[in-house]
Amino acid sequence: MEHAEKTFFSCNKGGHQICIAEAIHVAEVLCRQRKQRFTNIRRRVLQLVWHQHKPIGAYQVLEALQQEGRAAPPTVYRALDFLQQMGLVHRIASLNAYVGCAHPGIPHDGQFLICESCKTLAELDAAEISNAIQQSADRSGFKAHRQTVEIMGLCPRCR
Amino acid sequence: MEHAEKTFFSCNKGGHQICIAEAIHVAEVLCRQRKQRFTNIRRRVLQLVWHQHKPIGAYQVLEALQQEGRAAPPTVYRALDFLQQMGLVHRIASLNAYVGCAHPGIPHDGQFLICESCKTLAELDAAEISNAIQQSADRSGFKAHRQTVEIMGLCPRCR
DNA sequence: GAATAAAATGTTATATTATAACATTACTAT
DNA sequence: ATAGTAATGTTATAATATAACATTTTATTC
Repeated sequence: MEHAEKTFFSCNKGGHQICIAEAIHVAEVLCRQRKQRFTNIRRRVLQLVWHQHKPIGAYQVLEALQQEGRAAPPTVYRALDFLQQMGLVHRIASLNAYVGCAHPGIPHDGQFLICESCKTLAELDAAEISNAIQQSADRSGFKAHRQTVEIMGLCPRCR
Repeated sequence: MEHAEKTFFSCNKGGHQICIAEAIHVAEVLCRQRKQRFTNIRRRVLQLVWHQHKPIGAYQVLEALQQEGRAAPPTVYRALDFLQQMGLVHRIASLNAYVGCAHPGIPHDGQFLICESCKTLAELDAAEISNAIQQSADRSGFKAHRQTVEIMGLCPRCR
């Protein structure tokens, strides 16, 4: 949970297709539990987001959808909004882009390590960081609800 | 440095005009030291950014400039880019907006407490947070260069 | 299983944020 | 004074995101 090596280095169980398949499976289970509809568009967008371990822009998703038929921006943004609300994708504010959530189902903000060279992203959920933030905020009398933590640098492969 | 109450509560030395005046003065000194030109446009944009302790959008700055004469987007973005490079303003990624830097001259990323109610922003520069981030990144074999930390919640006045 | 309500998607237009490219002006330094 | 550099002006357009309303699909109730 605290380490991101496996995310940077390889898809653990033998191939990236498995990442996608797992993400879809988890999404199906979660949506069923919550009585939300995991429609074709939502499934397809989630697959596209998981296509790489890199953030993908909404208009890149749109382009991919347009290869397969008609599509317009609202379609993509609606699907992305839904997936975000379900905790299945994160939006990366500093990139205006989206990435599959590494720990779906558990509501959390996440912290992101983003490689400036290969653009690969790894999600952390480090209590160390969120505690430091909570404590600093508290000390200022600020009630923290949500945190954006995006860390740019070089991943283990590129450094 | 670690506490943000004063930023949330009041402009310490008797009035917000002083915040602006101080920011301009520091900017002048810094630019002179670094042999950079602190032109009228740059000065005016910095004043506008400091007009409130709230992030301001580039197009809000533009509107203000247009009250005073002709102006187009590149003018604003160039000035904001310059001010960022000089460490005089920060860009808040999650808001697409800009805010005056509380500790100009010292290169730093800063951490931002943003009130969801009154939109006021306070800058922290908490070693506690940046250390936690550095350590977590290190543990993942990631070489951190830059960090975006934006914390949404309620400020002391609004909570 | 038809009627209705609710949710999702389609469609068109437009808002918002940001940059590219090239012309002009202003400042700096010999 | 003059060349060189930096800054700004200007026009157009790229990139990201949403509003508003029509249509279709799904779920629910009778």
